[in-house]
This record gives sequence, structure tokens and C-alpha cells, in this order.
Amino acid sequence: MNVTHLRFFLAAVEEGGMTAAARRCFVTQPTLSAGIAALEQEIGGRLLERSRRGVSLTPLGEQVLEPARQIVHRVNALRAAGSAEPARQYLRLAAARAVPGNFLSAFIGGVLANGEIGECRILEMEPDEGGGLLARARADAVLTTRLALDARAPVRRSNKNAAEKGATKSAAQEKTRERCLVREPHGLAVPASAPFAKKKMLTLADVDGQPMIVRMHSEETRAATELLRRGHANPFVVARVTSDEWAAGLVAAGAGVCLMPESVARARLGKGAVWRRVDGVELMREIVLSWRDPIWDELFSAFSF
Amino acid sequence: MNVTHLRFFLAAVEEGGMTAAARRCFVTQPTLSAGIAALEQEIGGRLLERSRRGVSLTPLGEQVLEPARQIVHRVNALRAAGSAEPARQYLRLAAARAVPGNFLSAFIGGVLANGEIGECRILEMEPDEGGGLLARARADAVLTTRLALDARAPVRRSNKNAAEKGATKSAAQEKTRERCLVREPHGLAVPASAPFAKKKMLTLADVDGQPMIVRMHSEETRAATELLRRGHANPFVVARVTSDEWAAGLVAAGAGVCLMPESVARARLGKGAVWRRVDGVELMREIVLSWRDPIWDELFSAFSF
DNA sequence: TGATAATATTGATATTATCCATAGTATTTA
DNA sequence: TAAATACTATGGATAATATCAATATTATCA
Repeated sequence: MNVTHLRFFLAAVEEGGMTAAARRCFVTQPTLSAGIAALEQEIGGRLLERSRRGVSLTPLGEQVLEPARQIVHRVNALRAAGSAEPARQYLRLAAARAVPGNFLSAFIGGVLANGEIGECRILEMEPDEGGGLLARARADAVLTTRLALDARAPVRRSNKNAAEKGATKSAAQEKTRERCLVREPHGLAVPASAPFAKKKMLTLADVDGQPMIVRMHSEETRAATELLRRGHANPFVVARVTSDEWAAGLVAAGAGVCLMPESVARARLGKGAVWRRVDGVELMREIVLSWRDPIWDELFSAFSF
Repeated sequence: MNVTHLRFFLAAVEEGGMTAAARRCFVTQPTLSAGIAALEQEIGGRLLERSRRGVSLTPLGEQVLEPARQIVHRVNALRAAGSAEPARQYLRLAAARAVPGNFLSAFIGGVLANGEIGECRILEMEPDEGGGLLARARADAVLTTRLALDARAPVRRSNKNAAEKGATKSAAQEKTRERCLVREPHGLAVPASAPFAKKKMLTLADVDGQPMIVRMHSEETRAATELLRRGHANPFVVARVTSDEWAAGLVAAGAGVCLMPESVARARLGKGAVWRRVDGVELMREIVLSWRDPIWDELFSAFSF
């Protein structure tokens, strides 16, 4: 009996479907389906009732669920038995500057609420530093922002180049796991006094020729601005700032428009400015959590935002 | 984490060595060693201290032992969850006629003593019927006797020809497991009055020309007798009997000599006959337990005779 | 009637488990 | 002291398994 298959089963039950469970377990849907089929074969009966809207527990599945949870929990505990610390007492979290403070605090709150972790140690990092920090086991998890161009989040797994330098733990050869915690559209903050501020949705033509403020500290927003400029819209940059507060202030003062994600606008924009989506611009901002060691899988998969 | 590796670990601890544990787990020693190495890698520390006389628990291993047992027990329970019967209440044991009654009763006593099984249903079978009974799931386990020619017990696994007819349980595609419970030498029962009865060990020359009694009901002894005749010794058969009691009686009456395993001699031979090994005859009688479904592994591996 | 969103299937590929044969090493035995 | 023994470790070959990508299938919804 394979513990991985038990994890598949639990994930399918908790997510309510095989596809979502596969995402959570960092495998493809056929893999997860096959795993559950193997488990059912081994136990000798159907555990899940498949339907078009997902899966539900059969009576046998109901009966198996709790024992399976117990086993997985104990296996998790066993995996941690060899760690120097009897139980992980703190999480070393590296966060990019672009991650909003209120989100960071909500995330940390979620981690601490679980009870397994008593303390988070936050490490401020450069945008591209995350992978190296994980590989060198300087951080347990990394929070970054990212620009997603297509409709679906491309959950890519950057493996193949394993064989890091002599890392002490076997975790070094694990795949990097990642989970998108927040996905929201980019839009334009415009002065409330601007003539097009009354439109519900802006067009690229509205942006064309406008003065623009660029939020430099956010790598993903800088890239988005660049893409906008390469498109039909052709604003000219009048300021580059390193804080959302300054950006909001400049927009409210009528100095120009500024590309920013929805949540930043909600948090920073006062009366003098409004936030509008731009028609045809499908840029998405994602806040992504990455980690390598499977011991964090359960903790990080449980979150919902 | 692989449950099989946990089983390897438990077996190594209980058997006190990797080689013995491998026998018990029906794998080769390198396989078991590799499995434990993988487990140690995953947990992140040595579990067993290797030495030439076997293995012993490290402090970490000590700490891991009980949780590992718990997990394996729970997994076993889960495997049985799909069975029609809530818990196996009886064991269907097929036994060859040649298996001595006192041994059979000792074996059944051992099974019942465990507590998991409340009842044994004994099925008397023909010597070669065992494999078919297991394959067709007509019996859970089979007790047979066997003739071993070489010094080591050849624990052969007759797989490769899986794909039995449409068996309902997945157990049908499992390897056949077997364990040698008793291994003892064959020897000659001779009348106490015979001139060579005083020798501690007979030679083939002593046997040559002697009247011989053949125990027909024991397939393995019949074969052994045949081998003896094809060798230098050339006795002539004066009787073929179907019960050990008759054979013993005939020997005691001076009718001839009779090839039989040591334990049979001890149980049946009275004052009128003695049992002697034959120099150069390395025939061994084995009593072998076979089964297919892994759910019996733990129960059957725990026995000691 | 398509579009959608879920699971199932298939063929190819990479990984893993397992075996066999053999090496290495203390301990026991002659 | 040297051979025998009884272990575990190692290396190479092979079979079994897990996984993925792409596609099929099938209810449900607009």
C-alpha cells in the first residue's frame, strides 16, 4: 500500500474532485485518478463515486477516510522524526518586497493559527532570489508575486536540474512545489478628475498618451507596464516610485495613471483616485507560495484565501 | 514514504538481522538493505546499527519503532476494510495428508493463539493440489511436505504465470509466499533386532539388499525412497503402507526397514525399532506453509517452531 | 446544439524496485 | 594463523511502476 495513494484519496475528498486534488498533490489528473484506482483495487471496493461535478464518498470510502487520515498524519510525524528539532518550531519565510504587508500578515496569521508553527521568521529578499534560498535551504518557503499572461495559472515545476550542491537534507532533491494564493487582475489607477474616470472600464485608447507612474518595487507590475507600452497603448513614464503610497499620492494629485493590482488599489487609493480595469488587458497578478520540502505540503495546501 | 520500507524495518528489528528479515519479507537481502537505506534517507538519520552479527536499533530507530508499528498495523487494517467479512473470522487451511497430526494441531494452536482468527477450517487435499486451491481462492493457506535435496531451502517464488482466471480479489495476482516451518533429516527406521541397529549411523551398504517398507501416503518420502534405490543402496520393497502406524509396526516386527523423517520416528516408533541417519544421504523433509494474500504475512511470519 | 468542465484512457518515458552475483569484514573454527 | 562462516554492502541488468502529455468521453448548462 502506497501512502501517496492515501494522500491522493484524502485530497480528492477534501477538494471534492480529482482535478483539484491533482493540483494540490502536484501531479496530473490521470496520475491521481490512477492512484485512487490502485487504492480501490487494493482495498477491494469503490471509495469514491465519480460524477461530472466531482467525487463523493461511497459508504466504504466513508469508512476508510478516518483511518487513512490517521495513517497519513503518523507518516508525516515519522518523516519529521529525524529532524534536529523535535518539531519544527519556526518557519523561515522569504518574502519579496512586492508582497503587500496586509497579505503577508494574513498569511502568517494563517500559518500560526494551525498551531504546528510557533513562530515565523521573515526574510526580505530580492525578486529572483527565492529559488536559490530554497535550494540552499536558507528558507523553508518563499512568497513572491508574478505576472500571469494566460488565463490559467501555469503551475510549472522547475525540476530536471536537481543535483544541487551538497545539501545536507534529502529535501534538496525534491521538486519545487508552488501554490498560487492570490490571483487578481491588474488595472489602472487614474485621477478622479480625469475625463475617463467615469467609465466603468477603460480602453487602450484611453491610456494612449497619458502620463504614467511606474511602481518600481514590484517586479511584476514593472513588467506589466512594459507590456502595455509595447502594445497599442503608448503612455510616457513621468515617475518611477518605490512605494505604493507614493504612487497613490501621485495619482490622486493628478500626476498620471498607474498600473496596479486591484487589492493594492483598494488598500492605497483614497478619494482622489479610482481604479479601473482596461478592456483587453488580461494581465493577472499572482501571489505565489513556493517550497521544496514535502513536510510543508499539508500545512500549505490547507490554506484558503 | 513507502509502507513496504516500514515493514522491512520492523522485520529487521524483530529478526535481528537484514538477511533473516529479507527471508521473512520475501525479498532478497540487497532489496531489504536498500529499502531500509531509503527509509533512513527519508527520515534523515540512521535507524539501525549494522554489525556482522546483525543489526541493532539506534536511538533514533528506537524512537521510530513504535510509530512505524502503528502505521503498519493501521495499513493492514485498511487493506482488510474492503473484505466482505468485517474481520477474517476463519482461516481456510488446506493440508496434505503427509503433514503429521500433532504438527497440524500445534500449527492451528499457534494460529488461534494470536487471537485474530477464531476458527480454522481444515481441508484435506491431494499432494499437488495446493497451488490450485490458493489460485482459485478456495483456501487461504496450504500446508504441504516437500523433499529438499540441497543444503539450503530453495525459497522459490512461482510467479511469472500470473493472470489466473477471473478471480474476484486482487490477491490472485500476488506472488505465492511460502515459509518452511520444519526442516528435518530423513533416516531409516530399523528393527531393534537387526545386526546394524547398534551403529549410530548407517551406511548405504547397510541398506543394500534389505527388505524395505514404503510409506505411500507421504509423497516426499516415496520420492526419497526412490532416490535411495537409484543410488548405490538397493533394497527391495516388501510392503507399501498408507499409515505411519502400520509402517512402525512392520518395522518393529522385523519385516524390514523404512525411510521416514526424524519426527515421525519419534512419534511412532516403539521399543521394537530404532531410527538411524544414513551416512551420505542428505535428504531433508520440509513442512511448508504457502499463501498468496499479503494479509496473512504478519500472522504467518510471527510463528516459530 | 455547442460549450464547458469534469473523469477516463492511451502510449511513451522516466523512475524505482528488485534480482543476481560478488565484494568486504568481523567472528568462529581447525 | 588460516580457512570457514555468516553477515552487510555494492554494482549492473531488468522488470515493474509512476508519471506525463494528449486525447477521448460524458453529463450539464446556456
